[in-house]
Amino acid sequence: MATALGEGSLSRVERKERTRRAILDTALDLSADTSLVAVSLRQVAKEVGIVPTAFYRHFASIEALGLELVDESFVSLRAVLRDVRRPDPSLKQLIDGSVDVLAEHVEARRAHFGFIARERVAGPPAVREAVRHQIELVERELATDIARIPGTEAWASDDLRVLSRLMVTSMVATAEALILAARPEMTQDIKDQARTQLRMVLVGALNWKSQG
Amino acid sequence: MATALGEGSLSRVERKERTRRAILDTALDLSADTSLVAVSLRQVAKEVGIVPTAFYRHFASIEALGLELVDESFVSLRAVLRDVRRPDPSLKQLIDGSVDVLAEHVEARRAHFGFIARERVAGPPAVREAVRHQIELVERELATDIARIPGTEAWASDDLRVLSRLMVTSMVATAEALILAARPEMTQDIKDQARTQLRMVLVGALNWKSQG
DNA sequence: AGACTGAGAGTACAGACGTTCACTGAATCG
DNA sequence: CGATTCAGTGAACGTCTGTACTCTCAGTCT
Repeated sequence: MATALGEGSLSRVERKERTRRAILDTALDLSADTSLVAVSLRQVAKEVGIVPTAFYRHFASIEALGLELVDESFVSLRAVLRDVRRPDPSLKQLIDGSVDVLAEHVEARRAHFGFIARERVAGPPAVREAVRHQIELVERELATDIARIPGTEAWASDDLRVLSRLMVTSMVATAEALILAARPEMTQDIKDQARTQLRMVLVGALNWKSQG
Repeated sequence: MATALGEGSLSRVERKERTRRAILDTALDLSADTSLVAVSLRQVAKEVGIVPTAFYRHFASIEALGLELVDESFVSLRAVLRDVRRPDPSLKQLIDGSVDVLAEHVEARRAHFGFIARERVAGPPAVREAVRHQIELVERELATDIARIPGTEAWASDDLRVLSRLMVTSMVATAEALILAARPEMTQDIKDQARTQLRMVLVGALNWKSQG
């Protein structure tokens, strides 16, 4: 069974997984310049250091690879929701915290957030579809999170959906701005603006019921 | 000078302009499937019905063509602001009106709004840059519009920018949703949601000063 | 130890790509 | 009317694309 492996050498499955990861990472990297639709199988193969045909041992097509990247990227996005909901749900400090959490995750998984923003509107059809579906799920997830916050129990579910949609939209927009930010000082500006934006939205939402 | 032209025939400049338009329209149409980066010069030429090399008589590259499309598209976007600001600036009916105006313009210039949404994040570098710059200008334009509304005179200019940015972001998101909407009944839903969203944001903004 | 499996190599092909160049012929100009 | 201009033609180029095949040979299983 397990032949003792030399320290530098890897088992067959490990080697395969290693190449697979390299392909995924390379494709993610190359797509950052424009979109996954502009990435060719041969480009990826060359960058990874394998022959073009070897690509097929791992993925049936660039599009299939893209669907995998969608899953990975949304793990990163959901992690934001998870970390936001971790601390006590006091609304005051939740705002500042949320923006920081988002910024940290964007910093750590820059490529994933960029991928979502791009491929949502300009990816291969199947990938675009997958991203949109995932975003809808995230919107729902956020809606149930909000519903758990004291003071929002009586909200209409439609209003809840509108609010969570608005928050996800501006969350993606903020992530996009953070990715684009060249210098660290800009990052601080964007975070401040995002905080103000989020406060405005929540002030609106809290005064919402009285509107009718 | 002007030789009498047969009814069906056109002058030389008219012919050239006609081809030029066909190229622009075709490129806009083809890019709708993914992004302008995935559109080739030869594809466009074939669709228009000219030989590939004739393309160069009109544009130096697909990228240059794209910059032209950016200008055209933002004429369509600015038209929304113009039509929104036309009626009296009473805040109540401004909300309902704005969403309708946006929906009408998106319906009429579907391709332009889609182009902006896509190429902003996934176009050729120069095109992306141009779109972003134009969006920033539109944000500023909207900010000065808002500043003219009674009751917002005392706002900090930073807050004004944050609000207008938020509004443009959700405006683009709404346009995107409207374009994607397959059936007309969905359009009504999206418009309702956009109205609620806009109201929420404005309720927030109006109660903003008291926050400090 | 011998058989088997499968990731990757290598070769090959047909088609699409951007770009070059010399050309044609109808509209325009003097 | 003769000279000029220029949008569109057509052939040719070198490069890149996805995909089909056969082959190799190290890691694995029995």
